Amino acid sequence: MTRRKIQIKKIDSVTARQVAFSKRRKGLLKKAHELSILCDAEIALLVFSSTGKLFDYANSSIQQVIERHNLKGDENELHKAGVAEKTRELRQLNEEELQGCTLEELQTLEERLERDLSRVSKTKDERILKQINALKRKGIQLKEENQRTKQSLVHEQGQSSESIIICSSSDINPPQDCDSSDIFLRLGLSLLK
Amino acid sequence: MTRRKIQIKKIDSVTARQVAFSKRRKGLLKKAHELSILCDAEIALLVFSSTGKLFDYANSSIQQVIERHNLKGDENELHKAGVAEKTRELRQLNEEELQGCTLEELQTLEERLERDLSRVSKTKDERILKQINALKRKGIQLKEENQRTKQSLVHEQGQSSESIIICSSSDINPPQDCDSSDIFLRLGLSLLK
DNA sequence: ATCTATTTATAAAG
DNA sequence: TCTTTATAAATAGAT
Repeated sequence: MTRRKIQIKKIDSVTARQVAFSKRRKGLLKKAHELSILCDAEIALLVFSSTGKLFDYANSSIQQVIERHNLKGDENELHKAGVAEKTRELRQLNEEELQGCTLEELQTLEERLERDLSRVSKTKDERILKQINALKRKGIQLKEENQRTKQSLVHEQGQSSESIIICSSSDINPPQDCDSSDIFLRLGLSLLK
Repeated sequence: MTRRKIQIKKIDSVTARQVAFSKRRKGLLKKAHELSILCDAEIALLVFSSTGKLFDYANSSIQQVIERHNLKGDENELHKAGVAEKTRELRQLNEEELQGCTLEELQTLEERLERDLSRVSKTKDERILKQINALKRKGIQLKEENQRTKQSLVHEQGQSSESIIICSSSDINPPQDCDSSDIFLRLGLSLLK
C-alpha cells in the first residue's frame, strides 16, 4: 500500500486487479521463502489466480505431499507448451508412469479418452442400428413373401390360409437414437439437480 | 527489514528465530488473506514451525482439503466415512456450487458418474439386444410360416413356389456383446500401449 | 508485548 | 509487463 492506502476488498478494475495480483503474488512467494529459510519452517503455498492459473512455493518435503494429494494442477507455461507432445508420449506410458503425470496432462488424456469413447459408442450404435434395420427389412420381405405365397394359394386354389403372420410396423420399430454423450449429459444434469 | 538489513539464512539464535517466526508468520498469513480478497484468488498456505506446529490460511473451498492434511493418519477413515453422505449431497449441487468442491470430492463425483454412465450404457445395450432378439424371433416365425404356407401349397397342389426367402441363421446373428465399460477399458489399454 | 528506526512492499503513474 | 516514486506496511533489534 502506498501512494494511497487501499481497502482490503476485491479490486473492481480487472486491469488493476491483475497488476496487483502479479505484484502481491511475487511478494507473498518471497516472504514465504524467507520465512522457510530464516526460521527453518516447512511451507506450502498454493496461489490460484481467478483464471485458474497456479503459482506455488513449497519446501521439497511438502512438495511431495501436495503432489501425492493432487492438490495442484501444474499449469506452468513450460508444461503447457509441451502438452501435445506429452499426450502423444502418454500412449506409451504404463500405469506407474501415469502416476507421475500432472493434473493438466491427465485431464488432456482424459478428454482424449472421452472423445474416443464417444466415437466408439457412436460407431457401435450405428452398427447396431444397421443390424436392426437389416432385420427389419428382412422381416418386411418375409411378410411380403408370406402374403404373396398366400395370395397365390388363394388365387390358384380359392382357399385362404390362417397361418399368415400379422407383422405390423409398430412391432419392428427402430430403437430410439441415444448416443452415449447425450446420455452422459442428461445423466449429469439429473444428478446435478 | 529494519534497524538492520538481515541475510536470508537460518537464524542461529533459537529465541531470535522463534520471535522472527512469530512475526513473519503473522505477516505472511495477512498478506495471503489480502491477496485472496483483493485479487479474488484461491489460496492455500500451510506453515509448519520447526517444532511441527501448523499455522495455515486457506479459502473455504480449499480449506477442507487442507484440514484433511492436518488429520494425517485419521484422514482416510474420517473422509471415507463422509463420502457417501457427501456424494448424496452433491446431487443437489448446481454448477456454481460445484466450483467450490475439492478435487477429491469432484473425483468421487466423477467416479459416480462414470459408474452411472456404465450402468446406463449397459441397460441401453440390453434393451437393444432384446429388440434385436425379438426381431430375430419374428423373422424366424415368418420364415417358418412362409415355409409352412409353401408346404401346404406343395402338399395340396403338388406345386413348388420360387418365392420362398432363404433366411439363414448367419443373416440374423445377435450383435457381439460389448458394454461400454469394457470398451473403455480396451480403448484405454490400447492408448496406453 | 511494545517501540521505532529502517527496510521492504507496493499503489499509482508513466 | 517493467520502471519510477511516494508512501504504507513489515519488521529487526532493543526494551
